Amino acid sequence: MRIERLSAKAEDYLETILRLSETPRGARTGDIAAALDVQPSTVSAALKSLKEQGLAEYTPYGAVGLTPKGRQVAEDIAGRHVSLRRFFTETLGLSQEEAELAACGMEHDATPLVLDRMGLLGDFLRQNPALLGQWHAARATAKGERAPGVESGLDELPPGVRAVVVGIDVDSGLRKRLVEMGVTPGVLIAVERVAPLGDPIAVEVRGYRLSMRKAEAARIRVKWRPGLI
Amino acid sequence: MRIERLSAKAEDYLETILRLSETPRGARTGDIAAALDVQPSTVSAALKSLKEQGLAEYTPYGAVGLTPKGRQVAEDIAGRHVSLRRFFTETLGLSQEEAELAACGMEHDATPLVLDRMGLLGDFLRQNPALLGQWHAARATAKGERAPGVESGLDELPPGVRAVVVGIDVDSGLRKRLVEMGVTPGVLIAVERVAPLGDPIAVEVRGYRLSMRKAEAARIRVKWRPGLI
DNA sequence: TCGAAATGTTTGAGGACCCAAACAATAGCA
DNA sequence: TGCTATTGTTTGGGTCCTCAAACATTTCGA
Ligand SMILES: [Mn+2]
Ligand SMILES: [Mn+2]
Ligand SMILES: [Mn+2]
Ligand SMILES: [Mn+2]
Repeated sequence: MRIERLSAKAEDYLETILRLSETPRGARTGDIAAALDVQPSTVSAALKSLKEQGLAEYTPYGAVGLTPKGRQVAEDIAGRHVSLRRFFTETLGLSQEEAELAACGMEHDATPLVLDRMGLLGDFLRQNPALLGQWHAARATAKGERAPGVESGLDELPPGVRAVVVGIDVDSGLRKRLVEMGVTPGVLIAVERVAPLGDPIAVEVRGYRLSMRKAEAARIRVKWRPGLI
Repeated sequence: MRIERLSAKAEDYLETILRLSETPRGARTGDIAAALDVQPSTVSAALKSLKEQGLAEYTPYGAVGLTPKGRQVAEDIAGRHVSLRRFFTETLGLSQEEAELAACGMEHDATPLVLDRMGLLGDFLRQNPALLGQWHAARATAKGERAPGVESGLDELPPGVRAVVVGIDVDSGLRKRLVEMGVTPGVLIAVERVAPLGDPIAVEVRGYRLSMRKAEAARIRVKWRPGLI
């Protein structure tokens, strides 16, 4: 039984409830409405429907939660969402915003095998840093977006690709702080990973790992070094 | 104007009408219904709606066609569909059936940039046959699907990956015909491309190009040769 | 040519979403 | 402890998509 697939909308409601119910505020009708860009009255109706299907439990005016069955579906969708977003950002080199949008739309139709292979392809490329750099350089030049070796902000450097620091576009205390952390012109630098919302960014310099805001990373000019370790 | 995006269903109707209207039969209500797995009455309603939106033109009981505007949308969707399917089959190595299904579901939410980068990534891998072979070997072994160098049917060999013919599983006239075409044990063989429906398959042997049915290709046992030209 | 068979449309109805407006409950403040 | 602002629900109404059944048209064989 339960061969019936849930609608994309129902899946989005469950995914949102799961995410919000993990916050101290819990999942409130108004917050769900804001997250999904619908009116609170629409959420009320959706909650009633999810409750009837045995996916959500809540008492009117009270807290919203998921049943074990609902949680299972929600976690599956959330997993698809992050798999796709990771592929779009880390492998395809898209922005967090674009990746987020496309992932939340495509997550409902991506089959397990598709997600699996995307993950494997990302692993395959990352496993060889030189290769990863070649790929990102190739795709960056393909559409005239950015010539290889040309400068960009550190915030635009894809995770795993190495670059050389060219300069720091700021003359405030930030510059001093960065220099103290070893971010000086000529040094090799790489982005390790970017938080889901694009902030903060984990950076590696001189064997050290440091965390910085996206806005700060944007002030660090770098030159891509595809092919380097 | 027309910032309004069409619904996924409307896009599917347009895509189907475009495809069918290119056949000698033309786009008939019943054929559209069969293609989209809905009742003819549902198609009638959909056609009326598309007509009101200036996307389709038809006279009751007559032929269905697309307006220039409708054709534009339909061609866009059809393009997304083939881009995704191509990525799923040629780059991710999925079956035609799986790719078709996932592509037609995800095409409605894939952004232009996502499609673009997927295409570039496929080009990047194909441009270096050794690399393509490494990737397909890696993903084939990753899930214990198939060990590298182990035999499979030619029908399961991803396009662009080279292999060596090990034997032919048949003792009919087919064997003779294949041998005449140069398909003998020990020879290098590769799949050039697979038709959208999985049949026929274009194969390259000894510098010649030949076409065979998927069922025939399945009888040819090959051993993958990742890394070869 | 002239029915039947095949094909297509209309009608009536229901489910899934969505909203605005009216209504109800809760939370927070005096 | 009230009283009000905030939050949540209900109600009534739409759109989109779907189907079954009744009806209309076209096609095709006798
Ligand atoms: Mn979603
Ligand atoms: Mn999502
Ligand atoms: Mn589709
Ligand atoms: Mn499609």
